[in-house]
Amino acid sequence: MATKNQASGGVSRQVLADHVYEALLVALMDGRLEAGTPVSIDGMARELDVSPTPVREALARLEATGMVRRMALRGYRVAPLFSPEELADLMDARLVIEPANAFMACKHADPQLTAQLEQAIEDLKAAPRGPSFAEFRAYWEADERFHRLIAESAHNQFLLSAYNALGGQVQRFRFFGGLGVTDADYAIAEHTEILKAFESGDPELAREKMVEHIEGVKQRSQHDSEVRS
Amino acid sequence: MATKNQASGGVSRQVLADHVYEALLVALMDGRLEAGTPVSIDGMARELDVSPTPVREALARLEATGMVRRMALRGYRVAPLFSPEELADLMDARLVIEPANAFMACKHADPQLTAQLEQAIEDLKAAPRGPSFAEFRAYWEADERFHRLIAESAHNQFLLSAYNALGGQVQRFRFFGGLGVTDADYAIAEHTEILKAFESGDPELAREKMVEHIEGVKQRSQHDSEVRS
DNA sequence: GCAGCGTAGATCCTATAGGAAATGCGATTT
DNA sequence: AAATCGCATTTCCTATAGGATCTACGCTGC
Repeated sequence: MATKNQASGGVSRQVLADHVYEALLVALMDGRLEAGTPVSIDGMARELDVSPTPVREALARLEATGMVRRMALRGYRVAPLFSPEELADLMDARLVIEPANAFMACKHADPQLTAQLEQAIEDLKAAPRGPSFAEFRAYWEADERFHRLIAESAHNQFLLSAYNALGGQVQRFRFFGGLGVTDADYAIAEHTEILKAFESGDPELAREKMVEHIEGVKQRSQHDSEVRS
Repeated sequence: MATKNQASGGVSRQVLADHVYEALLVALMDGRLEAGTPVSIDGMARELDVSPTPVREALARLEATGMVRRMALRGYRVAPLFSPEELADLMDARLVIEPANAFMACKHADPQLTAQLEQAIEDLKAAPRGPSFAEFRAYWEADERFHRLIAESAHNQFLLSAYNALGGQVQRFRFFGGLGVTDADYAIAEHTEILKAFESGDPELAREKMVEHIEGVKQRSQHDSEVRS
């Protein structure tokens, strides 16, 4: 058969558990798996037409991201949505990590990085902002890309791990669901300020602008929480 | 062989994957699993006298901690030991997260917390400091407990996740292997300074003392790296 | 002697089977 | 009527089997 095994090189054969992991992630972000609902191993295996073994492995990995919770002998369930207080805590944690990322990344800034950051801002401007999943997915992707670029450019694998551990990007994505993007104009302006700091090569300014940005996000998310409730 | 398990009590019904996880963790910290060596799923299953399924699940969880790395279709292998540069990066990341933890935890400080911190320092003083695993395990446990208490007392689940994501405690433990504890006196003094800041209820001072402590750890670990090589 | 090939073994990955516990539901009892 | 008990179904968990791929090693041929 040789269906698609490394014919083009680099595309190593995929493991079923990876597919299951991706499918679960999309289902979570899409809202098909609502917060609190149990995720049956056998049931998910039937639904995806695979055996329970890969599902079990995918869920074990997902648990580390905080998207699902596991209770021994009682299975997995989708983690509950954040309360406004937890959302504030998330922003406080981002306020600890991301300004440090910006400071360090700015010290390594080069034209390629600033170009990529600028591209992310442009994509942010161009993205639609509707309330449905398909609409704000592009917006979310550009926003996430901006912050991740900075986190990766700090060149510190541990800070990157810490950034990933927040899982804030995905959770925030879930939060958007049914609400849509409400702070695009502010976010674009603040991202641009951060980019300018990078272009001027001023790490302290980059840190400062990142603080201002996340504090803005925190305030606006609190406001959105009130609107939602 | 089907009759050897759960002969004890039967009250503590645990999942096999949890036992496998613990066994792997101990083996890693103990040095029985050296850096770089492959961890065969089937082989580990034979060694622990279980089926490969729980081993697979335990390894999927371990992968998230960074202790093992996975390559699709090629199995798991023990993550390499840190280079001095990576160790410095780890300390830089701790310098970002742990002072913030100390600041926030100090704002919630109560007599119970300070008592527990003091106990951790006392245990640190009492622990043996030899080069073998069994000897410095108690030292490591008391040190880890001190920092974890502060991380948990910050009352921010995301900062706690970030702290856990560093995996620094376990990795540092591995680093001690064959070297022993060399900086106990400094660490005890610095921990005491942090405790005093907590007792005086001065969050800014707590942050400052934590910075001094981790900078001290960073410098001394760099020195140890040179000795080791 | 050295390169190429083929077989055997090991390993990973997935599927299937079956035991044990938990959940749901209906009948019985107080 | 409410609570409790028992049974059936679901679900989790572990073991086992088998296919596919990679590695090791010996053999043949030049």
